[in-house]
Amino acid sequence: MNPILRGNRALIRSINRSILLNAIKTQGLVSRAALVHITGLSPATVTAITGRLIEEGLVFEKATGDSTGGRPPIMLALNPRGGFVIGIKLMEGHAVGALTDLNATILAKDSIELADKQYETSVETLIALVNRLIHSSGIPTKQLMGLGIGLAGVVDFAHGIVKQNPFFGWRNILLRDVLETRMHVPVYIDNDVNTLTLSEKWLNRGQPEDNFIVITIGRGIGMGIVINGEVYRGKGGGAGELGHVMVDPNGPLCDCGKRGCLESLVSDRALVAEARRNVSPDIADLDDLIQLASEGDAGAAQVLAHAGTLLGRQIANIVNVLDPKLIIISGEGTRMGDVFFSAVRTAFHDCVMTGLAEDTEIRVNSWGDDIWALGAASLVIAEIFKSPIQKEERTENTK
Amino acid sequence: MNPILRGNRALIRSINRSILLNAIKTQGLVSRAALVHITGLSPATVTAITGRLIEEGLVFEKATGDSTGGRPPIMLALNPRGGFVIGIKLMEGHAVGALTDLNATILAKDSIELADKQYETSVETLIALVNRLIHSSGIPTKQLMGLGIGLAGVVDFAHGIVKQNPFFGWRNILLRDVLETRMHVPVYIDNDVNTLTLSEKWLNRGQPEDNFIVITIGRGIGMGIVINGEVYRGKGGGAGELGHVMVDPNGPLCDCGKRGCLESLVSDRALVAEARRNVSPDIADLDDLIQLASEGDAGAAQVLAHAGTLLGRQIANIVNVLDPKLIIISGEGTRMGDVFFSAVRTAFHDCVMTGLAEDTEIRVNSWGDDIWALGAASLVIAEIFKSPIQKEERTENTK
DNA sequence: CATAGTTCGTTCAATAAACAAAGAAATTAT
DNA sequence: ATAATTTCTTTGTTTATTGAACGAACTATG
Repeated sequence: MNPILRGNRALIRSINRSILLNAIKTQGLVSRAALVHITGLSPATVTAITGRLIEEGLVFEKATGDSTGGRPPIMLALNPRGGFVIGIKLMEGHAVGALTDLNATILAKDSIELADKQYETSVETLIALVNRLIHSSGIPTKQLMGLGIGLAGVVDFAHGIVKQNPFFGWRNILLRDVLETRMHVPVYIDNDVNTLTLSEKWLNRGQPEDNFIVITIGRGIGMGIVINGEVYRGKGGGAGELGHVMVDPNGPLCDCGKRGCLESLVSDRALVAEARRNVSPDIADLDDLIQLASEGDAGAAQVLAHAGTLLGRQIANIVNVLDPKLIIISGEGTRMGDVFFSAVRTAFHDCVMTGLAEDTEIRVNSWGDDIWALGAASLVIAEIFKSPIQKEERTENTK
Repeated sequence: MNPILRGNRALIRSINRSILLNAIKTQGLVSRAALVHITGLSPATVTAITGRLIEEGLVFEKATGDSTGGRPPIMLALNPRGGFVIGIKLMEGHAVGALTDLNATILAKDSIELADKQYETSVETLIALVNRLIHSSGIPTKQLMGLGIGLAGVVDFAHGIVKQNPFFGWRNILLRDVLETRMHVPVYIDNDVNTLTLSEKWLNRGQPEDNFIVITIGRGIGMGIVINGEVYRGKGGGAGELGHVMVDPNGPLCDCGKRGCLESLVSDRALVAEARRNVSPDIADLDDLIQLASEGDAGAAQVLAHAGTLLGRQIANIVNVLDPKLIIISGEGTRMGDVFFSAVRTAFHDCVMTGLAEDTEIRVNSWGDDIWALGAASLVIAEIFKSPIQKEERTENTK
C-alpha cells in the first residue's frame, strides 16, 4: 500500500548486497580486498555480505589469486548457475521460450503453438511451455528465479498489465498477476522492444551504457529508450512509438489510420510495395529487393537509400531531443545492408544539430534468432541485479 | 572519488529526513501522527526526525489541531523562512537576480549590468549582485542555502561547467567551482530552459507532475524534459534541442548552419521576417504581427497559423517518442494568442499516434517577468528537498 | 631457514538508527 | 469522575556498518 521507499536496516543491507553483487558481476573475478577498494565498504561488511551471497549460491570462491607479497587473495566470481530464468516472446501464432542461467547463456530452448487467441488458454499454453523448459533443462524448480515475457503492443510494466496487443486483441489483461498466482515465481512483462533494449544493456560485456536508444526495424519500427540506466516507458508504456512519427502529412496510409508515418514508408512491407511499383513487379519480399540492390540495380538501391535517408533524419531529430551516447539498430531489417545504412548515417549527420553528435555512435547489431527470448529473459536478470533504490517501479495492483 | 551510494546509517537517516520534509511540504499542515500514517515510519522515528528538523529551523509547530476524541494533534508546517536561496539568470548584457524563501516567494529583486564578456569580471559582478540581494533583503548570510544560476547554452549540470554560451562565448568554464570557493555556498548551474522546467515542478502547488515537457518559444525554441521527476539533460547537457529539429531540408538557413530547423521557421524573428515578406513590410516586431492578426488580417493570421501547425506537428512527434502526461508551453512567445495555439492543438491531434494522447494536456502558461530568476532559484530549492538517492547526479571535478 | 614485512580475510566491540512496546499527555464521551 | 481515545515521547531491543585488532598465508631477505 505504501510505495514510499523508506530507510531502514533492510534497505541498507539490500543496497550493499546489490552493490557487491554488481561489482562481482562486472569484475568477473575479484578478491574481497579489491571489493573493499572498489565499493568503499569496510572489510567487515564485505566479508559478511559476500558470505551471505555464497550461502545463497549466487557467488562462489573460484580460485586463489597470486600473492603480491602477502597472503594470496581468494578470488570470488558470480555463479552463473546460482539461479535460472525463463524468457518468453509471444508472437502471432506461437511463443518462443528460452531458459538461461544468470549469464544469459541458453540452456534450453523451445517453442509452442498458440492456437487460440483467448488469453485463458494462452496462459495454459505458456505454463506448458515453462514446464517443458524446466523439464528439458533438468534444473530444480526451486532454482527458477523468474519469468520474463515480451510481447508487441502497449504494456504497463509497473502493474504487469497488457494494455493492448495487436495480434491477440487483448485489452487490460492482468497477465503478471495471473501467471504469478499460477507459477509462484516473480513474473515481469514488457513490450518486446523494451526487452530487446534491456538485453543490449545486459548481454554486452563491459560496463553497461546508461543513455542509449535501440531502434528496431522489421514489420514495424520500434524504439527503446534507456535513460540513466533505466528503460523509459512513458506515461502508460506508450513511449518509443518512433514508427508513428509523422514524416509526410501526404504520405501513404498507415495501419494506425494516419498518413505518412515513418513506418508506412520504411517498414518491410512499405519497401517491398514501393519497389514493386517503381522497380519490378517480380519482387516478392525484402530479400529480393536487397538481392537486387546488391547486384547493382540502381532502382532498388534508390528505394533502400531513400528509406535510409528518412530514417536517418528521424534519428537525428531524436538525438536533438534526447542526446544519447549510443544508438543501436536491431531487428530483422538490419540485413538491409550498406546502401541503406550509409544513407542512414549520411542523413543523420546532415540533420543533427551542429556540435551535438560529434561522439554519438550508431551501431548496427548483428541479428540472432534467439534475441527476442533472450531479451525477455534479461528482463528478469536485470531485476535480480537491480538495486532496491531503482526498483520502485514495480507496484502492486490493489484490488 | 567514489560516486557509489552505499548503504549506511547516514543514508537511512538522510532518506527518512527527506521523506518527512517532503511530506510536510506537500501536506502543508500536518501532525506527527498523520506523518506516521503517510510515510509508514514508526512514531518514534517521526518524533526524532521532526525534532531535528525543528531544531534546524526548517519546520515549526504551527498550531494545535482539533481533537477527534483524544489528545489534539500538534500541527507541523514547513518554515518557509527556514532558509533562503538566490536565483540568477544571465542574459546578454545583464543579469537578473531574486532572493526567495523556501516557498519561492520573492523577498528581494535586483539586476546588474554585465559590461564585460570576460568571465572573471562577470564573476565579480555576480558576487556584487548576490551581496546586494542579501543586503537589501536583510537576511543573515548564514541562512543563504544556495545559489542557482540559469543561462542559455549547453551546461553540464553534474560538473557545474558552462560548456558553451552564445552571448559570452564562454567555453568549458568551471563556473560552479569558482563561485563556490568565493561564496562558500552550494552553487548549481543549469541551462535556462531546464531551470524554467524545474520551476514548473516546484512553483505549482499540489502534487508535482513526474513526466512532463516544457517548451519555450521566444528568440529560440527550447525544451525541458522531466522524466520520473528528474530533469533529463542527456549525454552532456545537450538534450532538448527542439529548436534544431529539422522540419524542412530546403527551409531557410538557421543560425546553427543547417537548413529548415524548427527555430528558423517558428521563432520571433522568423515570423516577423516572413510577415514582412508576405503581409506588410511595415511590420516591425512580433507584437505588430499579433496585433494585425487580432484585428482580423488574414495574411497575418495565416503566418501565425502556419507556424503553429509546424510546432504542433513536432510536439506530436515528441509525444510519440516520450509519451508525457503534460506539455507546458512557456516563454515570451505565449502572447501569440489563439490563432497560433489553436493551430498548434489541431496539428498536434492530427499527427499524434492514435490512442496515445487521449489524456495528454497542452497547457499554455501565463508569462511572468520574474520567471527566469525564479527558475534559477528553484534549482536550489529542488536540491534541498531532494532525497539522497536522487542526488547522485552532482559529481565533483577531480582535478 | 628463520625472521620481518606485507597483504588478505575475520572477529569483536562500539555505534547509531529504526522499531516495538509501554507510558505520558491531553482531549472527548459517558 | 472515570473510561476511552488519540497523540506524542520514552525506553529498551535489534541489527547492519564500522574501525581496530588479530589471525592467516604468503614473499623477501640475510
